[in-house]
Amino acid sequence: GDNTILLSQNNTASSFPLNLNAGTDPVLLLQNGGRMGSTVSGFAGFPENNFEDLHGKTCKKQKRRRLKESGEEGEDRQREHPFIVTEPGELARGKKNGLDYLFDLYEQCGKFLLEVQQIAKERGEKCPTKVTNQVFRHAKYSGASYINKPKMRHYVHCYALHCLDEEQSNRLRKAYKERGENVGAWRQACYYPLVAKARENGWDIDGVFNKHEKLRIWYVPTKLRQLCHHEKSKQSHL
Amino acid sequence: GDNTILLSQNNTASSFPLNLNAGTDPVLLLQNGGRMGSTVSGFAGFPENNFEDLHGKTCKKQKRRRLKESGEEGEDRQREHPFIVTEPGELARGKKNGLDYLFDLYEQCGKFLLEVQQIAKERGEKCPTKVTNQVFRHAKYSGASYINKPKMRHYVHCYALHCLDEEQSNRLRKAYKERGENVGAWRQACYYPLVAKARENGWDIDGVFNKHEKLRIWYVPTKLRQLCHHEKSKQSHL
DNA sequence: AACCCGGGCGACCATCGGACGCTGGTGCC
DNA sequence: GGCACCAGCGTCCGATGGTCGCCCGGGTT
Repeated sequence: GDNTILLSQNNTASSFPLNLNAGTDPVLLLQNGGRMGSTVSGFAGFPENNFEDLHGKTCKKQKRRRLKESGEEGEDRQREHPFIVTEPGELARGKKNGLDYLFDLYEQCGKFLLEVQQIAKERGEKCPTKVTNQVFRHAKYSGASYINKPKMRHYVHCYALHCLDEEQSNRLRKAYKERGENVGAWRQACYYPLVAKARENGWDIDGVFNKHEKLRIWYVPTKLRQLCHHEKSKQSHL
Repeated sequence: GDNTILLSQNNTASSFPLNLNAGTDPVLLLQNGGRMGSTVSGFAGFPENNFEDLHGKTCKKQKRRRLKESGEEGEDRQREHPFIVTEPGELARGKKNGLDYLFDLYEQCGKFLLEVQQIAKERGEKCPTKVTNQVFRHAKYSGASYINKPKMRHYVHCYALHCLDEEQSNRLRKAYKERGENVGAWRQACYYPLVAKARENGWDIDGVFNKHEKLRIWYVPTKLRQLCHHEKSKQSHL
C-alpha cells in the first residue's frame, strides 16, 4: 500500500563517515549539504544481508570482534566529543559537538529505521515502527558507530522540543548558551516546555509524540512521562 | 483524546469463574448470557493496585506462592479440557470445550487489556496497545486462570478468521467437524483463508489485522506471516 | 485396565526497552 | 602539568515476545 519504501540499491557513495573523531569535522558535514535528503547508505554487504539472520543465529562473537579490532589491534574506539549548548546554526568550537549535530543524529536514526523496515518487508518479517535495538545495531554495522542507544535515549526529549516547537527550542538554546549553562542543565530545561505541551493536549504525552511524523518513531522517555503525570496530579488537587 | 476508556468501578459482581474445570460448565456460561457485554471484573484488591509495581519490584515469590497454594496444599491446577471442533452454537459433549468458548477467551483478553490500559493511564505509565505478558498476568490474578499465553497465541489465527470472515470460519468448522478431523487439523486449515485475505490486501497481513478493531490487539503469528511471505514469493516467480 | 493419541501450558530462550555509573576526555588554573 | 568536572556509552537488568515438548487427560479397545 502507501507504506512502500524505495531505496536506491547503488547509492553506496553517500555513506556517513565511519568516525567523526577521525579527521572529518562533523559541523562541516552538517553544513556541506547532502545532510537531510540523502539515503543513509547502500545495502550491499550489510551483515543483515547474509540470510543467516533469518535463523536468528548470526554469530555474535564474530560481529563483536569485527568492531573491536577495526584499526589494527584491540585499541577501543574514542568516545565522541561532548555536546555543548549552541545556538541554531552555530559551529561548536574546540573538541565539542553542537546541538544541530545532535538533532541530525535523530534524523539519521529515522533513515536507518526506514532501511530496517524496508529489509523487514522484503523478508516478510516483523516490521518495527520505532527505533529499536535492531535499528541501533543496523546503524552501527552501517558504519554509523557514533550512534548508540544510551546517547539517543538520553536526549530524546530535547529532540522532541526541537520538532514540536523549533521557535521555543531555539530560544531555550540561546538563553542557556548566554547564561553559560552546561549541556546537562539545558537538557533538564527541555522537559518543562514539553510538559506544557502535554497539558494542552489533555496530558496525553504519547498522543503528542504520535501526532508528529518524526517523533512518532521514538519512545516517550520515562522521566518525561512521570513529570507529566505528577504535574497532572498537582493540577487536579487544586 | 478519543482513546479514553471508562470502566465501572463497582461492577464487581460479574467476575468470571475461577476455574472452568471446577464444576461450572463453560458452555452453559457461554449461553447463559452476560458473555460479551460485561466488564470482566472490578478492580478492588488486584495485586497491581498496591503501588509497588511503580518500582517494578513486586515480589515474584509471593505471587507465585499465592497461585500455587490456592486450594489447600501444593496440588497443582488441573489443565483445561481440550478443544474439539464444534459448529457455531454447538455444545461440546464430554470433557471437551467448543470453539465458541475458545473465541470467547479472546474477547475476555480484550476486556482484560482494556483494564490494564485504564490502570496504566491512571498511573501515568506506558499504555499497551496489544495483549502483552502484563495482560495475561492481570487475567490470571483476576481469577481467569484458564487464560494463558501459549494457548492464546496458539489459536490467534483461528480467531482472526472468525473475526474477518465469520461465514467462512463457520463453514470450515462445519466441514472439519463432519469429516471428524481433530482440532490440530482444523487449526492448520485456518491459515489458508487468511493467506488469501492477505493477498487481497497487497500481502500486508499486519494491515489486515490492524484494520479490524478486535484483531488489532493481537500479534500476527510468525507462522502466518511466513506463509504469506512464501506465498507472495511463489506468486512473483510466475 | 491398559494403551496411545494429541494437545494444554509450564518453563525456557534470545532479545528487548531501559538505566546506571565508570571511565576518561576536556578546559581551567 | 595537574586537577576537577561532567557526560559518553559499555554493560548490566528485569521483563518481553515467542516457542517447544513434557506430561497427562481422555477416548478407545
